Amino acid sequence: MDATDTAGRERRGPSEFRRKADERRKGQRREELLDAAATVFTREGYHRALVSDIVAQAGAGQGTFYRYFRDKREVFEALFDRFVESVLGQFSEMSGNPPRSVAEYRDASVGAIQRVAALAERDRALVLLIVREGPTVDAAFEKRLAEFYERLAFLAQSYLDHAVRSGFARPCRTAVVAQGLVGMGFWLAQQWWNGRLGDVGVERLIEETVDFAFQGFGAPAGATSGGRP
Amino acid sequence: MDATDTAGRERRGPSEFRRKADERRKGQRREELLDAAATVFTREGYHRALVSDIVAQAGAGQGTFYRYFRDKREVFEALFDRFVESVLGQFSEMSGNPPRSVAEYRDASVGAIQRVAALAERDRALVLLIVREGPTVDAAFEKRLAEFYERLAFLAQSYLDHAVRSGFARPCRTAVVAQGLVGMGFWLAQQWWNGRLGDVGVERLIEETVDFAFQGFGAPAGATSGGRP
Amino acid sequence: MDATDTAGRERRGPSEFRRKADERRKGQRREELLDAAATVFTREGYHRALVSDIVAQAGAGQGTFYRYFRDKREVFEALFDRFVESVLGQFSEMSGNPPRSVAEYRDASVGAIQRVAALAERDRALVLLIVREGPTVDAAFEKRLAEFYERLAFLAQSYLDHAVRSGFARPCRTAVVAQGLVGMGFWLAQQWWNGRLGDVGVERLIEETVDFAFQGFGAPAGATSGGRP
Amino acid sequence: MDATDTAGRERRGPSEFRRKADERRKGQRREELLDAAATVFTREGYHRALVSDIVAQAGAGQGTFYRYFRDKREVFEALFDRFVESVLGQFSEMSGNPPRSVAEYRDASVGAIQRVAALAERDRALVLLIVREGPTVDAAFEKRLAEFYERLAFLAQSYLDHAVRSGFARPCRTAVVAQGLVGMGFWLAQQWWNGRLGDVGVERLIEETVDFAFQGFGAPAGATSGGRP
DNA sequence: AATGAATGAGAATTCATTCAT
DNA sequence: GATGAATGAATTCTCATTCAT
Repeated sequence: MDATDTAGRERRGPSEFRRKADERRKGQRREELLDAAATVFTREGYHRALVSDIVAQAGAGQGTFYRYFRDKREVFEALFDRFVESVLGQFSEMSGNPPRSVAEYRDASVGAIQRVAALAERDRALVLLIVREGPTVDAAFEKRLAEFYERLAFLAQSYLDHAVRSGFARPCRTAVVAQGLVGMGFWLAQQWWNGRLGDVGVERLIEETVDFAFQGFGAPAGATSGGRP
Repeated sequence: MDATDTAGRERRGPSEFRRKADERRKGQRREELLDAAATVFTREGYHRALVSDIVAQAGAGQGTFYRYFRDKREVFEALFDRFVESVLGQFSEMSGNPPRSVAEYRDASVGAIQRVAALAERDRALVLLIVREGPTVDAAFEKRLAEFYERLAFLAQSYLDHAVRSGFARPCRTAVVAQGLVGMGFWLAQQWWNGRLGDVGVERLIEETVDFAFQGFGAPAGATSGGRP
Repeated sequence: MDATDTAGRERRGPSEFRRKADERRKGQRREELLDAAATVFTREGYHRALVSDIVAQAGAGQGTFYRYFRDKREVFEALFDRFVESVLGQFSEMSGNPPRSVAEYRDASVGAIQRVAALAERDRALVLLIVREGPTVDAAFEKRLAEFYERLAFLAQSYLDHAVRSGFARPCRTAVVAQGLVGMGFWLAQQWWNGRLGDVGVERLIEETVDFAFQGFGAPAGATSGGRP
Repeated sequence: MDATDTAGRERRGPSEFRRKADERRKGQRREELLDAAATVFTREGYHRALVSDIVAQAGAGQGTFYRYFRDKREVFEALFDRFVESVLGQFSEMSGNPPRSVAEYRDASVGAIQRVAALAERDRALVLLIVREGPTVDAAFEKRLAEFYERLAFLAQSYLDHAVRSGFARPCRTAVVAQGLVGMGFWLAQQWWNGRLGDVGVERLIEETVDFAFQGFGAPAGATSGGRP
């Protein structure tokens, strides 16, 4: 009789303990490489980044990279996946009571944007990386990215549609406006992070943006000829 | 004039006529290569594009490329320069009489944006190329690109500041709003060109955008709750 | 005997029973790996075969391979050794009474070849493998292979020499003819196995070959022209 | 007016002279690389040979190799093509008057084989290379090689069939015998080249082989039973 | 000036082998 | 003993750039 615990096919292998430990370590390695990749991509840009840079950054051997990823493109995608998951996870948590007046609506919006901003701030480098380099990785990735943007735009649009239905917002092509808001958001985030918006604080930036989104820059209340009669 | 080295004795060299012709041809060659580069960059993306692709597209020899450009990066920059020149040239032509009422202001804005849109449409591929690939070329180019955006934002800001001073627009951080408008513009242009805004026509798209910029999506003047009175 | 280090005091180590079992298992593992190697070599060819293919096929770990073999080359050699041993073992069993007439001689030859053919058939894949890949493994192995062929040729030559001495065969350079026979044998076996000899049965193939070896394709006895009398 | 000789598309290019010179040099380069490849393959064997060995042997740059061949496999194939062409070319030249007696037939055979042998001798290294390494290159190449062998066997078979019809040879499965002859031929050539046939001269080797092919090693004239009376 | 063959530095990738568990 | 993660040496292949014609 043999030491094997399952009769029949004699297949000696690592102990259960060993397997678990390996798995844990394996997942860790992968994370290390992902982090290293993020660092290098951020520093060098996707296209200039070399696999050798990534492994050097991770303190791993060249071959190790290929145990976990097919190529550079795959790490980038994995980074993106990790990011998308975290973003959409956050969004699903947001819900709260639906606002009951324009004022409540505005406050809810500011709150939501503040939370998104905090989230983005945490992954600032990653966001910049994905927004800047993502569209140039390749056609397939560009498509995935577009889909992600579309999901964001769709969330915004739902929010707007609700507001219109409730009479908090004027009827408009919410699909277009939602896309515009998403674009404006990414753009301002980039400009702000790159210090090109002067010395506005985030708080102020957000307020300003929400005000603009609600009122446009149109004439102040009581101007010569304002909205529709 | 410099065609003769010392007065009297004709300097050995191409005739004035020949020199001009050469220059013309040289300029032509350069343009051919630039056009070819634009085509290839658009098709392959900046990073995947090869010098050999460009010369093949231009029907030129490999070595010829290096007579006109130091490297791929330089062609991209030349393309960008050609574009910026044309864009800013257009803008300087726009001026006209300053608007005298909110209505005039709105109409002037729509008109201006339509002209910009037409301009962008003409160079659609180039715009997409520069916006998408530009930020990844290298740090120096990213800076040049940011400067260009800043010039656009500055134009918009001046326009806004004027409106605020004239009482046509509510006081706000015009620097922020202007950047937001530029970002929204580029974003919507890209989305529209990539067919991701449904089937809105340009006209409608512009109207919708200007309305949003002027009024935001907020409830019509006087609304605290509920739809239109 | 060496199981105890110093008489009296039992040496720490596996019991006699355990040691035997281990040895058996160890031998088994080795055989498993050899079989796996044969499979993989046959499927992929020696040079394309990877150590990782072999262990995967054997259901063993990567490191396990190196407990039993120095490298891929060594497995191939072990496979060859196993094969040679089995072949030459078979030959030593063949002997029987020396033939006493040309007819007996022919029959004996057919019988011998049939037995060799059966043997080869059993290890068809291995024979094909060794004949095809063997010469390309490396110079040292090529030499070993040549020695093996030479042993076969020597056996054939002895057989021929005997026949010549007995007056059953015409005097000739038996060394050359023997080599020719061996070569023809391997060639025909390969062609037949690869289905390139039409639909001849083995029996027929062997008869045909022996006939050719005995008579050549020359005209039948007494013929100066024309078919059989 | 321009110096270009064809109106319309302005496509300056190298002069006719230049183009010719380039082409000549280009063909030369290719030959150099082919020769270098043959040398290296012969020295190292196909699988151990590196592209870097080949270019070193040719005194060319690494990249140059890839101007002319996709990879190592392609050079080997080109080498094979060059060889096959030359071999089959030689065969088509052989024809002469059909033999009218067994004796003439034998002489014609010896002559033919001598010519083949001379041809093989000239490309000895290449023949050894192709026969030894060819089958291990990959499945597709193995197929091409088999087709080549089959063409040779077919030539031999035609020759035999003719002999049988003329009554110079006994009826037999000529397809099998022809394959056997081809196999024997390649085998003996290899053994002889590798000095494993003792000190027989080529002449003698060929005579011996033809004798064997015509008469087999069957009993000498006047033997007890069987052979010629 | 134009050309395209030649070049080699540089990057990706593979896989035999080691070694901690 | 067995395992498989880790490693990096070794190779292939690409492509920007040069340069003789």
